[in-house]
Amino acid sequence: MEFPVENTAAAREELERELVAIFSDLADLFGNPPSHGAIYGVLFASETALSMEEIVGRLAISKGSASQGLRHLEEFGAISRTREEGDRSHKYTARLELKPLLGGFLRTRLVPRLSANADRLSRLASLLPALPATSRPTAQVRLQRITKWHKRASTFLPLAEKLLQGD
Amino acid sequence: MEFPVENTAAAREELERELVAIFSDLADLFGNPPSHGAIYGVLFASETALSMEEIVGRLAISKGSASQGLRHLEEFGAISRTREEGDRSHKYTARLELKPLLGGFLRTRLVPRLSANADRLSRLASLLPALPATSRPTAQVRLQRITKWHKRASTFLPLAEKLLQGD
DNA sequence: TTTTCAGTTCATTTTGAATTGAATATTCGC
DNA sequence: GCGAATATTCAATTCAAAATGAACTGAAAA
Repeated sequence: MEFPVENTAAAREELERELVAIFSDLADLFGNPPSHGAIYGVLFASETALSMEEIVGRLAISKGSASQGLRHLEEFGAISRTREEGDRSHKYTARLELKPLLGGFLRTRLVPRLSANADRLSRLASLLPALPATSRPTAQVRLQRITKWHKRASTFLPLAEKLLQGD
Repeated sequence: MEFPVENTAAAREELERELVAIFSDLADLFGNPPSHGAIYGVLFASETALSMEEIVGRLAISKGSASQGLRHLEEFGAISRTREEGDRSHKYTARLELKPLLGGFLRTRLVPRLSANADRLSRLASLLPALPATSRPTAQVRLQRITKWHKRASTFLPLAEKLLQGD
């Protein structure tokens, strides 16, 4: 027993809408523009590769946003771009594996910040001798503490990548 | 052999300035207002408990921001508020342990989103039978895939908390 | 070559989060 | 109670990030 056409069409739309919402939300959570998540969501929901035009249509975003978002997602390794022999437009598909998404996030967001902070911390450590003897111990203890956090985060990252990887 | 006063004063200021920068940056990275990180940074840098007034002075932020930031940080468990016997103003100190910070972040940012997404996913799963037979398998596979990611993230969270905990 | 279509760029606009600060509330000593 | 000091609230403002869209580039078709 099949469902009427309206229902299946409605179901497809809702699937797309919700996936777009989920990925917009995730993008936002990780500090990316929600529209980029939305684009990934549409591609994730689609059974076929989509052109930029189709994406623009389904999401009601501008060509500019779509272009930038697609580029970003591709750099990230979250989607792939293909062009059929003798065809003007590119087609885009979502890479379904978690690894490129996660790896892209770690590489572009977390790692740069962590290393920037590592630099700052080592500069601060070199400042310690210049502090008055009374406050030096406290400062030293606190710096050690952040440094420890920092080290843990650094050792934690590859572990996280490993744990979340596969598929 | 001691350093001249200017140097030690300058060193203290730089210590504070850099710690403020580091924590602002971290707050921002995790989707919190940078000013909240800045407040934590000042407290982290200070050897003594500070009043709101002092914090406002050192950061050149408004009373309103300070009040909100302090409340947020306290809810988070990142700082503690004390009041000496017979004293109008509260004093604030940074909790130096990583655990409350991390736990607060997980609890307030990650967990709510994850469970919101869990709801959406289960709603979507119930939509599957309404899809046309041809697209059902694809949709099913994809939903399973996000669900799997989601489960992994959920099992990963407590593990992360455990790994980063202690001090 | 010229035209047409896909995609990019980037100056401008929009949007929403963060911040402000005046009004309000609370809490203390007197 | 009153007045003074401290803290909170929230409507208005500010500001930065995101989105837009017109102008542009390049590449394929005619």
